[in-house]
Amino acid sequence: MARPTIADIARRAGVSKGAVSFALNGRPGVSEATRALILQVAEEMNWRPHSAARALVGAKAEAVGLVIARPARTIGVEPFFAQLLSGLQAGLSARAVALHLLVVEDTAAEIEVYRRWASEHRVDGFILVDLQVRDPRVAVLEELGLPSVVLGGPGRHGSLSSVWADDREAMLSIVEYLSALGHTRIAHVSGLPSFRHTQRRIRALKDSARRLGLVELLSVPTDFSDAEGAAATRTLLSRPDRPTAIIYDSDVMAVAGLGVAGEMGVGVPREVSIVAFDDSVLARIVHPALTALSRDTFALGQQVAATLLETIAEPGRPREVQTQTPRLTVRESTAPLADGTKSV
Amino acid sequence: MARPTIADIARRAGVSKGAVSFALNGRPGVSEATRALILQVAEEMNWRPHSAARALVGAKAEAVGLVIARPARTIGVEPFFAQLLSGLQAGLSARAVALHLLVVEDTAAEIEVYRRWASEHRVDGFILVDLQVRDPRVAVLEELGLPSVVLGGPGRHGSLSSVWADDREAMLSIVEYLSALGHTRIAHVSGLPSFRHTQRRIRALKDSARRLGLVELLSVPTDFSDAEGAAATRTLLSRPDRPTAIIYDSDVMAVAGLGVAGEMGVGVPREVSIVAFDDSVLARIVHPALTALSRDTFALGQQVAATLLETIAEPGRPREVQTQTPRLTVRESTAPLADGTKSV
DNA sequence: GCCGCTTGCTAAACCGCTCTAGTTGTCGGG
DNA sequence: CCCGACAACTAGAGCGGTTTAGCAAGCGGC
Repeated sequence: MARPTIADIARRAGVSKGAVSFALNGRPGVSEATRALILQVAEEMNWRPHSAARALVGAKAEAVGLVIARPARTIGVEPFFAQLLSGLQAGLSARAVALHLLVVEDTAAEIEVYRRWASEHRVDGFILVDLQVRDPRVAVLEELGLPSVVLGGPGRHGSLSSVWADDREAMLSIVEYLSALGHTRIAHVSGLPSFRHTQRRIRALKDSARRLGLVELLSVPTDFSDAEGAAATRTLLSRPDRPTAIIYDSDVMAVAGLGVAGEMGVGVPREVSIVAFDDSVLARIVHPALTALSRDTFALGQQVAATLLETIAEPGRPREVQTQTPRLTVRESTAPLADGTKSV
Repeated sequence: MARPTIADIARRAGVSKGAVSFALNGRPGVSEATRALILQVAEEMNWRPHSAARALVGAKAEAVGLVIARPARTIGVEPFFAQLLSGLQAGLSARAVALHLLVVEDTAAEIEVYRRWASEHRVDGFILVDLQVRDPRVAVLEELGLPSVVLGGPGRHGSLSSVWADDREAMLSIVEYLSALGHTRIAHVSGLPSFRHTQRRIRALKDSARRLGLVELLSVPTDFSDAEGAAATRTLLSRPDRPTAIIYDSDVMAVAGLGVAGEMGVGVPREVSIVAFDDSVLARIVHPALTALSRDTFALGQQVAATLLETIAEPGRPREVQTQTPRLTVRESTAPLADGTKSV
C-alpha cells in the first residue's frame, strides 16, 4: 500500500476512523485494549500522520520560521548566524519541530514573508533577529498574532517574547579590563548604527568612559564587513594619537583589524590591544589568538528555541528570558600598556 | 473576517467555489470577465491559499529539505555550509520555495528524517550533502521516490540528480602550481577519509605526484576541525625533512596551520607555502592572506537549488550538472622555493 | 425494576482546496 | 427549427485527518 491512512487502519483493526484518531493521539475515548490493538496495526502498516491533513484542521504546523534580511552572500561570513542556527536546530529537533529558513533582501520583503507564511499556516511562530531601532516588524508580528520571540536587548517588545543577553554589562566588563591594564585611549569599531545592540554598546562605552576617566573614546560605525573593519582600523592606527586598544563588534572585523595591524607594522598586543565582541573559532585560530567576549551562541539558539516552543504552547503569556551575560575570554591579543607606547 | 476562503470569495463574486479555484489558478473553465472579477474580489479580501489544504489534495509542499548529519556545534565553524545555504536560499526563494533545515547527529537519524518528512508530505525533494564512500542514503531516497539532488563528485548516483565540481582537476592545478614554483616536498592535510571527495583529492594528489616526479606526498587525514588541522601541521613541520608546501582541505584548517607555523617560527611563505582547498573571508583576512582554491559556493548553492527545482518539475529525468571547476586564487601564502630552504 | 451516569464506540460533519461529472446557455449547421 | 457541439459554470465528492453528537451497553443506587 502506497501510504496507509487512518481509514486503512480502522478497516484492518475493525474499528471506526474516530477510534483510530483517539488511540493514536493518546486521547480518552477508547479502551486500553483497543488502543493497543490500533497502535499495533498502525505500527505494522507503518503509518505516519499526514502533516497537511493535520494542519488543515487547525493543528500545529510543527515548524517555526526564521527570516533573515541581509544580503545572502554575507550570511556565510558571520559565524554567529551559523552557530545560532545550530543551537536553534538542537532546541527544535528535540521536539521534532522543523525550521523554515529564508534569507531576503530587506525588511519589506521580510514582512511580506511573515504575512505569507502566517496566512498559509506554514509555521507556528517566528524568530526575530537583528532588531532595529524603530522596528516595524514587531507591530506586524503582533498583528498577525503568531507567537514570536525576538532576540535582542532588554525591555518589552509589545506582546512578543524575548531572549536577551546583557551586552551593556558585557561592554562595561571589557572597558574595565582594558582600563585596569592601563589603557586610556580606547577605540570602538562598531556595527550598523541602525541596530539596537550597536546603540546599546556605544552608550555603555560612553558611560564607562566617563566613569573611568578615559581620555578618548571613538566609535567608528561599519557595516559589519571585514572590508570596513579593516578600513576603520587603518584610519584609527594612522592617527597621531592612535588608540592603544581597539574593541571590535564582531570577530570577523577583529581578525581583519589584526591583519591591518600586521600590515602596518603595529605589534599586537605590544603596541595595540585587540578585543572582539564575539567569539568563535576565528578568534582562536589566528595569531595572536584574540581576547574575545564569549557568548555561547549555540546555547543562545537553544534558549531561543525553548522560549519559542513555550510561547507557542501557551500563547497568552509572553516570556522574557535573560541569558548568561557574556564573559571575557582573555587570550594573547591584550596586554598591559607598555611604557613606551605612550610616547609612540 | 479572520481568513477568507475561496467559499467567501465565491459568495461575494456570485459564483461557485469551482469557478474561483479555476480563476485563481489560471486554468481554463471561466471567461476572462469572470476571472478578472474573481481576481479583484480575491485581492480585495486579501485572500491567500492555505498551503495545508493545497498539500492535502496532492499539490506540492513548496518546500525542500536539507538534513545535515554533523555535530550541531561544528556547523557554525564551516563557512562552506553557511555560503551554500545562502546560495540555496537565493535559488529557492526566487520561486517562493522554502527550505526545511535540520541538523542531526548521525546518518541513521538523517535517514529517519528523510522517511518522516517524505511520509508527512512536508517537502517536495531533498538535497544530499557530504556524500560518503558507500552511502546508504542514496538507496533510501530512491526508495522514497522523492526528487533529490546530491552534491558531490562525478558519476551517477542511481536515479538521483547530481551537481558536482571537478575537484580532481582542481587538485591537479594546485599541485602543478606548487611544482612550477619549485616545490617537491608537498604535504596534504585532508578531511575525513570516509567522504568521497576526500578520497578523490588524495587520489588526484598521488597521480600528479607520479607524473611530476615529486619526492614525497603525504596525506594526513583529519576530522576537518581546526584542532586536528593544527596538530597535523605541528607533526609535519617537526619532521626532519619537513614539507616546503602544505595543502589543506579546508580554509579553517589552513588558518589553524598558519597559526602553528607562526608559533613554531616557520616563515610563511618563505619557508613553507600554504594553500587552502576552499576559499572564504577567512583566507582573505589573515596575514599573510592565503592562496586558496576559490569555488563560488554561493553560486553552487544556487545551482543545486535550480537543479532540484527542475528535477521536481520533471521527476523522471535525473540531471547531472557540472559546475565551474574551482580556480586557484594566489595570494601571499605561496612563494617560489627559496634556495636556502632545501638545506633546512 | 427503572433511572441516570459513565464508558466505549460509531457516524458524520468539517477544515480549505481541487477536480470531475454534470448542467445550462449559446450558437452554428443542416 | 431542431440538434449537437462547445463554452461557462455549478454541484459535490474527496484529500486525511479531528472532533462533535449520538447511541448502546453496563452498572450502581434507590
